Amino acid sequence: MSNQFGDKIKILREESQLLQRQVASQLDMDTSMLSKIEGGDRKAKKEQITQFAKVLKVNADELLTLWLADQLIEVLEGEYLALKAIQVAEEEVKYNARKKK
Amino acid sequence: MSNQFGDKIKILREESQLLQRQVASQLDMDTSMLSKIEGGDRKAKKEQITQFAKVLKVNADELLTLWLADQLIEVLEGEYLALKAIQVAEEEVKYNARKKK
DNA sequence: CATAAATTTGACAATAAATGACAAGTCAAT
DNA sequence: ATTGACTTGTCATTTATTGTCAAATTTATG
Repeated sequence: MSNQFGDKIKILREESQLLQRQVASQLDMDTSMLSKIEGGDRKAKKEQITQFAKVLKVNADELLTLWLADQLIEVLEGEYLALKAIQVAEEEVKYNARKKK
Repeated sequence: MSNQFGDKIKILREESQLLQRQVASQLDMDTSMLSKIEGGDRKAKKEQITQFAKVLKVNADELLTLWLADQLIEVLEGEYLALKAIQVAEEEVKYNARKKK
């Protein structure tokens, strides 16, 4: 399954030379939870994204984008109509943006 | 909120001059549930899509596509990064398709 | 208008899914 | 063999989804 968010924070954490223990404590979670988030077994809650961004010194938008993309992929997992559906959805997103809905 | 699936089956039902009662009974649900599905308050379960297609004499893929698109939109509801996320997801879908994953 | 049929809405118990916490596990370095 | 870092499994609890029923509203028809 897709795990762009988890992969990303893991890489960022390693680049920052931080241990899971150190990151986890700042986000008030235990390391097993962080491990699962990195591994894609659990998903971070939305509020935690900002915290991750802060600790890992990266733009929150970038993480949020990956986090959202993961959920999209999850919906589409194994669907042969995935591409079609995504295109329909994209149309609507664009339409809604136009309408400032 | 987005409800392409519900809108579609409602239109198809009306074109077929069927009452909710008639469609609902064939799908083994009560009319209040069908009403909610048409109105986007509840979502049809995946297995029901085929049945809808049969009763409404329409291609199941078409309905499934709308149903999937609705779920994508739901994830993206209110997100200003929606478009970006959808593009990231689209890339991955295409990539996975290539890999015949 | 009156009333009957069709549809929508609200509330709620039942069911299912997600979550957090903890213990136990693996793995690598020393 | 011990330690530290990380992963995995389980399970009780919380949270979300579901179906059903009754009541309310809207729509069609005499």
